[in-house]
Amino acid sequence: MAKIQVSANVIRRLPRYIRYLDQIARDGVMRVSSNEIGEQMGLTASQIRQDFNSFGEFGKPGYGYDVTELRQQLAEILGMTNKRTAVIIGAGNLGHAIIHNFDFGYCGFSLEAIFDTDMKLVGQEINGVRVCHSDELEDVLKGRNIDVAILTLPAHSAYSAAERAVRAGVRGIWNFTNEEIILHASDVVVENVHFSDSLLVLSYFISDQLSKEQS
Amino acid sequence: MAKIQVSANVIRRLPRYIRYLDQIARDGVMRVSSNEIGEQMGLTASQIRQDFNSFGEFGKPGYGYDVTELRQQLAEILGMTNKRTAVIIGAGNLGHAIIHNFDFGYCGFSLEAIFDTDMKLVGQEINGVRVCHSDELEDVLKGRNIDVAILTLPAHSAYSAAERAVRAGVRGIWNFTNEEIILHASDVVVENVHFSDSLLVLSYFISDQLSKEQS
DNA sequence: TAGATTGTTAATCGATTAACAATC
DNA sequence: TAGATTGTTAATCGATTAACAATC
Repeated sequence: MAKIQVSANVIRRLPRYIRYLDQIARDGVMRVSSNEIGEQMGLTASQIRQDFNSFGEFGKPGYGYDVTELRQQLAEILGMTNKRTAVIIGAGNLGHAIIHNFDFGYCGFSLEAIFDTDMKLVGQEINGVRVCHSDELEDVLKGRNIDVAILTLPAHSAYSAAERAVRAGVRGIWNFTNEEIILHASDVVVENVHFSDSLLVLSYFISDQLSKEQS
Repeated sequence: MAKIQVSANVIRRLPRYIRYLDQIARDGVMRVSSNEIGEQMGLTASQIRQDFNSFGEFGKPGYGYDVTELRQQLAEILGMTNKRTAVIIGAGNLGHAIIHNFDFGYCGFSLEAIFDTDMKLVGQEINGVRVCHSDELEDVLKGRNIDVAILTLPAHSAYSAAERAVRAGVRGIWNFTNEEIILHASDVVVENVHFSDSLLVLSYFISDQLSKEQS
C-alpha cells in the first residue's frame, strides 16, 4: 500500500482534534461540521477538511462529521488503539511524575519497566511497575518487545542510554532531557519534550505582544 | 520600531540553535559557518542564514559566525537575559519535578511562588520558594509583577486557574495540563506542553517507519 | 426537493532553497 | 590577492485558503 506521505504539520494537529472532539462529546454533541471545528479551534474549515482527507473520507456531504466516528478514525490513525510498550529510564522527580500521572493507556501504551541506578529503588515497584537496575537494560529489553524508551534521567547520561536502548531494539525515543539526541543512520524516531524551548518561545511571544501594545 | 513579524517556525528553531552553539562552545569551537551548522543540525545553510537575518547581521562574510557572539545575540532575542517572573500552580508530582529540576535561570526566569491547596504544603518552602494556598493567588500576583503562571494542577481546575491568573495580570500561561486553554479576547500568550500529543506523534511516526521498512 | 456541507481541484500565500554579488 | 562565506534577491516548493461540483 503506497500511502501518500502526510506532512508532520498535519500529524501534530491530530491530537488537538481529538482533544476537541472528546470535549464536545462530553457535552453531548453528536455531529459537527468543519466550520464549527474551525471556529472553535481557530483554524479554517478548508484546512480541517484537507487534514482529514489526507487519510480518507470521514464525513457525509450535507451532514458533517459524526463526532464519535471521527474521533475513532483519528484515534486509529494515531495508533491510540495500538498496544505499544514503553520503559522509562530514570525514576527521579520527573520520572515519578510521569509514572504516577501520565495516562499511558490513552496513548495506546503500557509501561513495562522502570530503570534507575538508585539501589534504594531497584527491586521495588512504583505504581505497580518493577524498578530494575539500569545495567539490566539490555537484558530486559531483549526479553520483551519494547517500542519506546522514555528518557527522564540526567542529561549527561541521556545519550548513552539512548544508544543502548536503540541497540536493544526500541523503535522510538521519547526524550525529556535537555540533550539533543541525534541518531545518525538509524530509523529510530526521536521525539523531544524540551521544557526550556517551550518556555523560551513563550517568553519571546510575551515580549512580542508587549511591544505590539506599545504601538 | 516597526519590527517585521517573524514566523513562529523561526522562533521555535532558535532554542535549538542555542543548544547546538552551547554544545560546540563546550568543545572549544570559536567560529562556525552556516554550512557546518546545517550539516550537523540537518538543516540547509540557506535556511539558517535566513533565520538569523530575520533579526540582524550576526556574521562576517568570508568568516562565518563567532560562536559566542551568535549565541549571545540569539539569547537576547529569546529574552534569556530578561528577568521574568513565574509562579507555579499545583505542587503535585509534576510541579515538584519542575520546581526541583527545571533551570528557570537559563530561560531568564525566576520562580516567585508556589500555589497548592494541600494544607500539608502551604506555609512550607520547596527548593527555597514559599508555598501559598491557591486562594491567595490574586493577592500574591497583584502584589508582585508576575509574568507567567505555570499550570501543573489537575486538568479539571486548569481553566479556572488560568482565568484567575489572567485577571490578576499575568502575560503568559505555560500549560502542562491536558486541558486546551483558549483565552478569547485576551492578549495573554498560551504555550502548551501536552505530553500525550508528543507521545501520540511519536507513535504515529514509529508506525510510519515500520510500514516503510516493509516495502 | 432545497439546503447544507462534504471531498477535491485550483489559486494564493508563505516558507524553504538556490544563486550570487558584496565583502571580509 | 584569492578563497570563503556572508546577506539578500530570485526561484521553487509546499501548505493553506478559496471555490465549487457532487451528494447526502
